[in-house]
Amino acid sequence: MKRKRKLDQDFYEKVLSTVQLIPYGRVTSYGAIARYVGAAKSSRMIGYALKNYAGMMEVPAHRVVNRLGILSGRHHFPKEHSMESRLAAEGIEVKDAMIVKFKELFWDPAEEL
DNA sequence: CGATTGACCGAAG
DNA sequence: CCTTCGGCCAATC
Repeated sequence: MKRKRKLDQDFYEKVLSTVQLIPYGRVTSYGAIARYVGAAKSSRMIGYALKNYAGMMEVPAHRVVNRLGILSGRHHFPKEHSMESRLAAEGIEVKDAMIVKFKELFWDPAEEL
């Protein structure tokens, strides 16, 4: 039988795959991922996906920020592995919950892949 | 099952 | 520059 919502699960897998493909020291945005997986209008779901899987499995969600390069979801991270710390460990400058050279570090899956 | 919320985006005023 | 609104869809209450 054909389930009309072939999304949901497939969607999550794509998101996770893409996030795990983010190169070291690079970042991307929810919107970029959303577009890449074919859910440009459901960019919010990216956050859900990460919330459900990141923390549960090892997903570099710290490399995913909003379109402004702001660490929107830093509050959802475990305190031991705060987003800023992880980014800083990769040489990414974070100032006031925002990636300084976001424009340079931005990695668009649609372009790079 | 209806209403609310949310790690978002973009346009309009 | 800041606020408001619409959209989109899943999870939670």
